[in-house]
Order: sequence, then C-alpha cells, then structure tokens
Amino acid sequence: MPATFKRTHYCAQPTQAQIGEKVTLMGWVNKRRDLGALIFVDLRDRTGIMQAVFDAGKLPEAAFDRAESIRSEFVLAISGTLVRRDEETVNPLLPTGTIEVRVDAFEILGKAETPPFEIDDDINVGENIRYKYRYLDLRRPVMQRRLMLRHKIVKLARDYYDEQGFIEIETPTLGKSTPEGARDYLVPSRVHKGKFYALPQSPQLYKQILMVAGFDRYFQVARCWRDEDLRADRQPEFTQLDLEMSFVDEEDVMAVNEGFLARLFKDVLGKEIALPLPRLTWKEAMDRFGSDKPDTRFAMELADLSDIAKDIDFNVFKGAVEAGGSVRVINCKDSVDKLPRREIDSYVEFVKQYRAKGLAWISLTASGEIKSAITKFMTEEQIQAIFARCNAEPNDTLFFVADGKDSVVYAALGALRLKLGERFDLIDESKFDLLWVTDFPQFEYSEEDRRYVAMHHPFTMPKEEDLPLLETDPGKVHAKAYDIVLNGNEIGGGSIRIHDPEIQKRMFAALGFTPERAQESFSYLLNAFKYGTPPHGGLAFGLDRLVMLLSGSSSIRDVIAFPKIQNATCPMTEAPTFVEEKQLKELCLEIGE
RNA sequence: GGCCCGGUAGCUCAGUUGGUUAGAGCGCUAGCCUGUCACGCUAGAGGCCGAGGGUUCGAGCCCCUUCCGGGUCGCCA
Repeated sequence: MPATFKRTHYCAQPTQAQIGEKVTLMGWVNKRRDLGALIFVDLRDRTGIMQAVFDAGKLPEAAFDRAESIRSEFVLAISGTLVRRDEETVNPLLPTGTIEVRVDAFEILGKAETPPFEIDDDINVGENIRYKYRYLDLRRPVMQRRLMLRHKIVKLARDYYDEQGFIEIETPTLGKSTPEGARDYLVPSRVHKGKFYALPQSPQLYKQILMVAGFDRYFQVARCWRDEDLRADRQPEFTQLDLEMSFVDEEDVMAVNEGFLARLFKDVLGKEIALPLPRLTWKEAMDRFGSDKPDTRFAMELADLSDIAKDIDFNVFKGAVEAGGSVRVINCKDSVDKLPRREIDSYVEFVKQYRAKGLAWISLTASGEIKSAITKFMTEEQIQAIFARCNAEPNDTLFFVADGKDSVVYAALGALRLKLGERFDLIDESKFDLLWVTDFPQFEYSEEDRRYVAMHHPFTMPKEEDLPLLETDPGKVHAKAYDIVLNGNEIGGGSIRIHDPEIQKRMFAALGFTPERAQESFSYLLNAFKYGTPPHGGLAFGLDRLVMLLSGSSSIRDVIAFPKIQNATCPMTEAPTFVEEKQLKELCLEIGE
C-alpha cells in the first residue's frame, strides 16, 4: 500500500460539508464512463458510490493514459478535491449525487478480469454461478446490506439478552451422536478408531446441563448442523440464537423473547409491536389455517364440515369421516370469474402432492348459479348448511378436501390456502404478523417406526394435567412447547424441559426407549440431572430465517455469506471433496461406493 | 427416493409444424467523443444449442438414456 494514499473517507461518507476538502477514497470501479478526454468512474465500497472525475486537461498525460486502462472492478485509491456538481449534472438517484471527486492522483491497487456477471442489484443470474463467484455476488449493494443487517441483528440480540442477565457460553461442536431427530453430520476420530463425533443439531443438551451447572440464564449464537435435504429456508449448517433459563415457566420464556422481538422490530424496521403477542393453540392453528405456522396476514380460514358430511351420500365425504378423519373447506372469495377450469384442475394436482386423494369444489357464480360435480350428492339443506358454514356468497369458490386422516386434510388445504392467497394477492406484504403457537402435541405417531416419536424433543415437559395420559393415551398428551411464527414462517421454538427424572423415565418409556438405551444415549444428561436440577426451559430462534424475513429476502441463502446449494455442495470451494488416501488410512476408513 | 420446471454467446433470454449461414439485450474488444451517470456513435470478437444414443434426406426443436440447476413431497426430534 503506497504511503501516499491514506483513506480519509468511505466512498459515500463525504457530504457537502466537505466541499473543497482534499479526500482520499478506496474502492472498486462500479462503472466507468469514458467520454474521451473526460472519464467518470463510480467508485464503490460497502457504504455506497462516489463519482470520480479524471480530466485530461488537469491530469498529467501519463496519469490520464493510466486512467484509460481502468476497467470494471479494478481496485483504486483516488485522491482529489471534493467539489459540488453543477446543477444540471446532479444525479438525484445517488445519495452522493450532488458532489464528486476531481481526481488529481490515483493508484491502481488491483486489476480485475472482466467479471462473469455484472455487479448490480438487479441481476438475474443463476445461483450456481453466483455462488461460484460468491465474492463478486457479495459485492452487490443489496448483499452487503443483508449481511450488515445480519450483523446488526446479532449485535442487538447480544445486547438485549445481556441486559436481561443472560451469559453467552460456547458449547462444543464435536459432540455425541444422538438417536431421534435429524441425521447427524459425523466426524471420524483419529485417536479412537471406528468412533465418531457428531456435529450438534442444536446445543440442546449442553444448555440444559448449563442450567444444572447454575448459570441460570444462557445465550449463544450457535452454529448447528443437520444432514437432511435442503430447501429455500433450510441449509445443512445454520445459526440459532439459542437460550435457556432456570426457574421459569412458559410465560416467562415467552415474555423475555417477545421483548427481544419488539426491540428488534423497532430498531431494525422502526415498527412498534404490540405486546403480548397473539397466541393460538396448535389445535386452533390447524383447524383455522391448516398449519402449525399459520400466515395470519389473510383470512380464507378452514371450516370443518365433518358433522354435515357424515350424512352426505357421497362416499368420499362420508367415508373420510367414518375413518376418523374429516371433511374441510376453504372459501376463495370473489374468484369464480377469475378461475378458469384449467386452473382449478391444476389445484387438484397440487393437493395430491400433500397426499390428498382429490379436491372437490363448488363454484357459486355471480348470478347465484351452482357449478359443481358434488352437489348432486347433497340435499338442498346440506348445500345451504355448507354455504352458511363458510359464508359463501356469489362469485365464491369452495374447495373441499376429505381424508381419513386429519393431517392430510390440514396439509392439503393449508397449502392450497397459501397458494390461493398468493394467487389472489391477498397477502399484505407490508405486514409483519407475529404470533405464538402453543400446546403442541407431545408426540406424533411415526408410521415408519411404528411408534410415537417426540414432536419437539424427548426432554419436553408435558402439560401437568396430561401426565396421566403418558401411559394410557400418548397421542392426547400436550406439551409445554411453543413456536414463534412470523408471516407463516417458524422463526423459533422452545419448551419447558423435564427436570424430574421420574417423568423423564416415563417419557422415554412412552417413546419406546428401554431404560438401558436411554441411559446409553443420554447418560451425561441423566447423570447431571441426579445432582440438583432447577426447573428450566428455553427457546431457539432460527437466525437465518429471521434475517431473511427482516431483510425481505425469499431464501436464507441470501443472508448467509457462503451457502450450500440444493445438493449440499459449495460451488466456490467445491466442498465436499475426496480426501487423500493417507488421511483415510489414519482414520482407518475406506472409500465406499 | 418421487413429482414439477429449466439447461442455446461471459450473463439473461428468444428461437414458429423439424428446413439455408442459430439471434437479441447487456457485458467485452477497438476507434471517435470534455459533463456522463442505462453516456452516445461506429466497427468487431464471441456458440460442442449440457452430454450420449436414436428417428429422419435433414434435429437447438421429436424419442430414449444420462448429467447439472431450481422448486417441492418424503425427510427436517
């Protein structure tokens, strides 16, 4: 770095107050406009853009010749006088549009090849190319803003939880593989042949042990790993804002975290959030929205027609109710004239993705005419009862799903509701709907494993009143678990934990764990619990999702500096790769298929 | 693993029922240009039409296989 150039300002820092001053800026060439004997360069750094002017009449000939070689993405140091632009050359689109730097000395600090894509917010470039050249992609102002927002959110979190008495403690990433839950990323041990560490899916057990250790309130920005397939909002490694508290119940945990969200929305978006946040029980969320993470920014709520459908002489409906399932409906208001038959047919296909066997519908035209293939099975009273149940009016389309399993009905109609909400532009994008979903079921039945599995995790405390059901009817047990939902996205979740070893034993029994297997898998936690365990509970936010939503992004990959693509590879580093045989030998591993 | 969509110039895309030499915009290169900011004008370079096989007189286009990317279901306590 030549000593002659010492940065005095970031590119977008100087204002009219510095007019006449000598400034030195460092940055990348965002754009060059060569007019012959006058060259304009937009110099860019993380703060923004400043226009620099290279004037053949004012620069020595050799210097101007050098200036002509400047290309996009060269790194420059420029030094010159900050001047006010003439009225007619002001650029109203730039914050620095009323000023510019008249260059009298500069240095090319780094040349650049022509980048594979333009460094511009409006680019529409395939993600594998963006990620292969992620360092170029990250130069785009929108990406810089997102990662700076992420920094701000993490800092806010640290400040807030510190004020609330939380202590940040790091927990290991080389841990013990656990049964239940997601697939672990495994790390072979060199010292102990054939043994493996597992990267944590969350710091769950460590943070509970920190409660046993007496830290009372713990917080961590925790990297977590899950070896499962990727989605727009799922990466193999991701970050949680993880916390745990002692001597609390559900209300305490929700209150402290609502406080954080309110602070976050105020400081980041300038929005006031009314506390306490609304709450829905899991059952209510499913019944009304078909989802445990309901998007409440629009209505189109589900209605249960099972009581009417059980008497309808239509086997699809009747049979679903008799099999213990349900028939439910959503009313897509004011839609008949906008829904061609072909589109309705596409929704029939759509719900099949969610294992619905079909989708029935009734169109009530603007003139009050009924168009449907199913009304012929119904009496006039039944039709009117259905219309009344979902407030059907002319030009409404009703969509029905019937299934012997409630879960299928919820999934199909919940998804269709979201699709129609988007299709008919019912979602107010300026809204931020936060709510808690509470009273989750303790267990869900796994067809694959033929047993109950924990819906949250095996250390979640059941509701006291449901404890007797643990042995008799596990499917009816509710958990002291809660999720925080923002605009239809689960941004966090947590629970009160079991701190009584006796209840924990019953929980393992309900999950089909023998005492021996439980001891083997979780011995360190169970041992710790023998020595004085405070009642405790906690919560973890998905930081990536939170930043995604607050920055208006549609994928968490947009708020992670170096994300993986869908097949879990990194186009930039090309990880994962094969390793040298020597490395494998040391680990006593062999290359498999 | 299933389903849906896609792969044509550095980037984003168009390409008609299968028919001459595969196009556009941006970017790039060169020349001209002292007030541009989507600079302008002129000229130019740049293609294994993802890969392999097949049908055909003829394939970017049709068929089969395969690879790659995105979404989604399963999966994600």
